[in-house]
Amino acid sequence: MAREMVRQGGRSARIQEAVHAATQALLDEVGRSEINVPMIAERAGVTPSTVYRRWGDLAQLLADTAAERLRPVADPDDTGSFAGDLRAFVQQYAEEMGSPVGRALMRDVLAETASEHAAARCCAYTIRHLQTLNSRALARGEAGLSVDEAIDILIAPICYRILFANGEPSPDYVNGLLARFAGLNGANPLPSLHHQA
Amino acid sequence: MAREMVRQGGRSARIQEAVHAATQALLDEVGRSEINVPMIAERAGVTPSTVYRRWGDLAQLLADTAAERLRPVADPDDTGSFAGDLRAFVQQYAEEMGSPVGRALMRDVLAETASEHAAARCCAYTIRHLQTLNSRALARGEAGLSVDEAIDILIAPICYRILFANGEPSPDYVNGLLARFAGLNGANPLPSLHHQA
DNA sequence: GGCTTAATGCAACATCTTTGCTTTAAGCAG
DNA sequence: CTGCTTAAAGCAAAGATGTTGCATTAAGCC
Repeated sequence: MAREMVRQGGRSARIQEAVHAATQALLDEVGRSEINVPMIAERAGVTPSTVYRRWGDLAQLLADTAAERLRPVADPDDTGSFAGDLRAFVQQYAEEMGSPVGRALMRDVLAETASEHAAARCCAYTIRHLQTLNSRALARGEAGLSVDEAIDILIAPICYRILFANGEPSPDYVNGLLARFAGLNGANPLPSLHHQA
Repeated sequence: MAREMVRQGGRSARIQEAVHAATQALLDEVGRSEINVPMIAERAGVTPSTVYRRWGDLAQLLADTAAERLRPVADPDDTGSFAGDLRAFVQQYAEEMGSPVGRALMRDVLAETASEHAAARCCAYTIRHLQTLNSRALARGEAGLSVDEAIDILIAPICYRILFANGEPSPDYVNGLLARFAGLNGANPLPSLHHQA
């Protein structure tokens, strides 16, 4: 059986991967609301008790899987200019997160009541991307951005609309946010905000 | 038994109220993670099947109860000036929502996967308050605000920090948001954004 | 007062969750 | 390479939760 160990790390890692894969497959096939732990366990070829012991309950497994799925596979596109990079990234973010699938993932991530690691992971992905855009801009000799400001002005409103108003943000709306962000950085710079006490 | 009918509307309304009360009481007493439907049903003096039939599952009952609890009991404080009103309202919002209790309520509201009415209700409460501040400002001859802009610049970042960074926004942070909002409205007004396509 | 209808109670059943114990497999020392 | 140690998984029974058909109750309406 050693051949099947595509990934080093032993049985434990294999099972984690199998359970993640089974969860994602079932999410696609039967839909979020029809899923339960025994179903996932059977699909993954493990006993339910294993899932319960490692993840606690369905909510945490879904949060873990959703966070995994939201992990970016690549750096944001390089369009040649900071303005272009930022626009492309934010538009894509709004599209992905605003789609029904993205919304469901976001909700699953936020539903984890126990540790809240999943939400922090997703936030970290966004921060990393914004930092990449910033480094790229600086390397080009452009002005760059404040990550905190970008989150407040661009990312947070998008997420709020998706979660509370429950709709996909329109491209016009996102363009408006980008215009506001550009206006702030161009004409009326403020000192960076501290978001932790 | 008619004396106990504090509220007209029949048995159905009585039971809804009893279940809501039982849920809130148990949330306070034993904590969010220890609660389940049979426990709430017993406390409310109904059978579990009634709860399942009316609310579907625990998540929806918690979302409904949380939205109910987040319903404001009064209009925002009148401090005499628009700037004061807005500051007081936003600071209080950040405090209430950022507290452990507020965070839990917010998560419960967002966890509802079925109808998403609860999140929309909460959003509507905020909008109504902002509209009240606006009317008040206009009545005083002050400039007032755009509700959409206030949500994007003030409310959304606060919610994002609470949900994803998982911490209570500091007063300094909120002051920074207010300064940004004032700067936008004073020096560099933008056309109101459309948030629905 | 009697009828109609929607909602609840009851109880049996199905399913999910937990837990003690056994078994497996990975890591490590000799 | 073999045997020991330990963490994790399997198994199975017990416990709790979720579901459903049918009887009963209560509210609204002639």
